[in-house]
Amino acid sequence: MMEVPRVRQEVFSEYLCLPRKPALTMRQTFASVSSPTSGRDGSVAVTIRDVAKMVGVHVSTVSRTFSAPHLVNPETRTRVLAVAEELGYRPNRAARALTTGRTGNLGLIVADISNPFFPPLIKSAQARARERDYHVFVADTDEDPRVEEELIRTFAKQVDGLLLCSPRLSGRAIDRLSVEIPFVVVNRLVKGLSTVLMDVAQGARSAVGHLLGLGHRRIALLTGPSSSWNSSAIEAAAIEAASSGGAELVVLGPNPPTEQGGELAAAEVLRSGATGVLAYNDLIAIGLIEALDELGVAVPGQLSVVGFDDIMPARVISPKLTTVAMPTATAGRAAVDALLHLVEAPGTGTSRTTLDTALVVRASTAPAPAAVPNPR
Amino acid sequence: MMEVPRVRQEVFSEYLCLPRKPALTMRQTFASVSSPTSGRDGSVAVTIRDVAKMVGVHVSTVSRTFSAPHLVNPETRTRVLAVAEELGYRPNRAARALTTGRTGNLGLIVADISNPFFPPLIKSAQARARERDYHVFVADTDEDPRVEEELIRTFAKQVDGLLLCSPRLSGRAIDRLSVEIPFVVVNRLVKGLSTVLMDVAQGARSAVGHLLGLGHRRIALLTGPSSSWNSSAIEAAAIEAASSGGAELVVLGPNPPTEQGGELAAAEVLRSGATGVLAYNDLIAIGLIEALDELGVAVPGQLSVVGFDDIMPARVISPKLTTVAMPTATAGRAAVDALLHLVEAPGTGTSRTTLDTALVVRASTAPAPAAVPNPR
DNA sequence: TTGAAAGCGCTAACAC
DNA sequence: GTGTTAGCGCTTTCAA
Repeated sequence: MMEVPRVRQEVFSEYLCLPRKPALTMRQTFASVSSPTSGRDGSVAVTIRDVAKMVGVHVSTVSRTFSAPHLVNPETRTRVLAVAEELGYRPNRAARALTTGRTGNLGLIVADISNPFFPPLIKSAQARARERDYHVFVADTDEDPRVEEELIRTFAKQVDGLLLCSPRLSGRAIDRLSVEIPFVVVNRLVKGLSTVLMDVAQGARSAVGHLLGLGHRRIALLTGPSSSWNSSAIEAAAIEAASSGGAELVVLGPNPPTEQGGELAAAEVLRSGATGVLAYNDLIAIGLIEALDELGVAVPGQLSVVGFDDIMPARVISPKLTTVAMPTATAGRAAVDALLHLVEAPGTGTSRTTLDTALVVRASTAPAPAAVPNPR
Repeated sequence: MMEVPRVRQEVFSEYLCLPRKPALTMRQTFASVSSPTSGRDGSVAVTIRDVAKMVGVHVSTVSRTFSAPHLVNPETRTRVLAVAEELGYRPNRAARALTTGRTGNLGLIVADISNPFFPPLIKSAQARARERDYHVFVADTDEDPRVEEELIRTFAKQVDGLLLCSPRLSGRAIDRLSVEIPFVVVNRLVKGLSTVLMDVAQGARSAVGHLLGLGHRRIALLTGPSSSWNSSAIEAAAIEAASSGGAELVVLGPNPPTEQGGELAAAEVLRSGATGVLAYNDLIAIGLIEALDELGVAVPGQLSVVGFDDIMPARVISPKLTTVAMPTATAGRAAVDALLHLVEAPGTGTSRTTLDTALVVRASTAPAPAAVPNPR
């Protein structure tokens, strides 16, 4: 990321003179015992009380109009709604949360928003939640377990449930935190909790099978963070698939799940003498390909590379990356559904969802070369 | 995005038997007039009252320990803190918000999380906010102005301020909404509101200048959404720069700010007879390059392409993309600072920050060919 | 169907 | 320095 530090900043104090928040005109039918409360910014906050007064009903009637409309006379309801509309009344969710214990919000915590793997998941989760009248707040942990724990704690009181995507926390920590708020874990199996998994083991088997089919007999696996459950699952499946196919699997890692992680691993990959590489994710695969390019090693001529995720740059890089596609959008929806089940019908059991993955063969894999690539 | 629809789902009802939330052991020193309230999920919610009782002080003392520690006797404070720790007490932010009018949260609304342009901005905003003891909640509008407005409204009561990134709302709508909550607008100039801009006009001039220097005399501009302020700014600057350089600028658009937008525009670009193209963003530029590749048009041999943003895939695509780098991370920090100024010192004036952009020349631009590219 | 009243967890004057 | 008291805006019994 190129950053340009020069900054021009001007502060316009002339705006000091302008009343930024024009007062809202309000008519009140009844004697105004209390004037509408004024918010922190000087704007007028319309409360349930203002509406009640104006309509000439009790606050509880107004409340019901919004939280249990069927319990209120259609005519009254109409009047309340009209006045509410006119006044621009919107229920204060924080206040509602205080009494009901429900906020109508869900939290979504991801390891790294800038990993293109996550955005489709985030989008689909938000869309599904909106359909079910919830909002999703997203936060990023920077791959730091401590930030992750702090975020969970902060979210705990402000959302009804939490989606934990690719958590880096220990299983123990997750168990401990799970008593504070219901949550669904994505990309990690935690006993006793609802989970949404993508079948990376199957993906790893396909990928290794693909390389075996191309004649590769020595395959390097670039693992991800040691705290990544998916990484372990991939490793186990890849080892199994390689050995049952009569090939050697060299495990190299852990690596940061980033382009840089792939770049840094390039030398070791070459040293390993492998002719095929399976990377924990596309970012690593892409970094590796770039580094190999610099080193003058031909992909797939000398070395075949397979990634995981099928992020956009994987289709764009040259050679186009062979990779295991992950059903991220489906996972986002499934995770929201699982979470809302937990939230709306607590105690009725946890669920486990496993989504299939699929190998997408592109141009970064080819038959193994006769000789191993030049290690220098 | 490849989606795999097959799903295996199992519900584990045996967990029904397990007490998912072990009751927290609590000792209470005083007669327990009220037992600790039980949360929606059956877990024990520790409130300020429980702590007060256990320490043997009034709730307000406990409250002060957290919100104004200097006003409380160090010894008392220590005891309160110890008990709070022991009980696992954490202040309920929703309740605090109700009295103070402050939530400690900021909202960040972006047009499209899956556009790689945004994540660095989001990350830096979150980091800066965390430094200043705020949390950032992110939401995505799907480029839909109605969703944007709804999100602003929802956020309004739950955050202290809002960062609007690349809003698609009309200026009028923004003005109207700005009375409900303080906000800072990024990538758009709105009079009377605090803004953080990236100097895209300067970027456009550099880009056009670069193409002119390579001998291009007919340049196509692929604009973005018509509601994008940046797009208009780029257009104006590009037109000016081209005409003052004695070249023709063909404006083609509006285009969706996506890869597909670029793909769809390819035919028109070829028809325009331009030898150089400036795209509203890298996604469009990348889509265009891919489509041109399919059509057998050489980039940069027959057509030079320049993008905006410098997202990761721009460095990865072949040919590597010449593009205008945007200071997204700096913008995120600056926007948070501007917003917190508004939030913490309301009425002290709005600010405008303009950040410089920089042309990064890579391999997608070259001297103009002698003849125009074959239009068929 | 509606009103009255209590209270969610916390803060903020104001007393003491 | 600490206790008292009165709410913040809303929901939710319970009566009427």
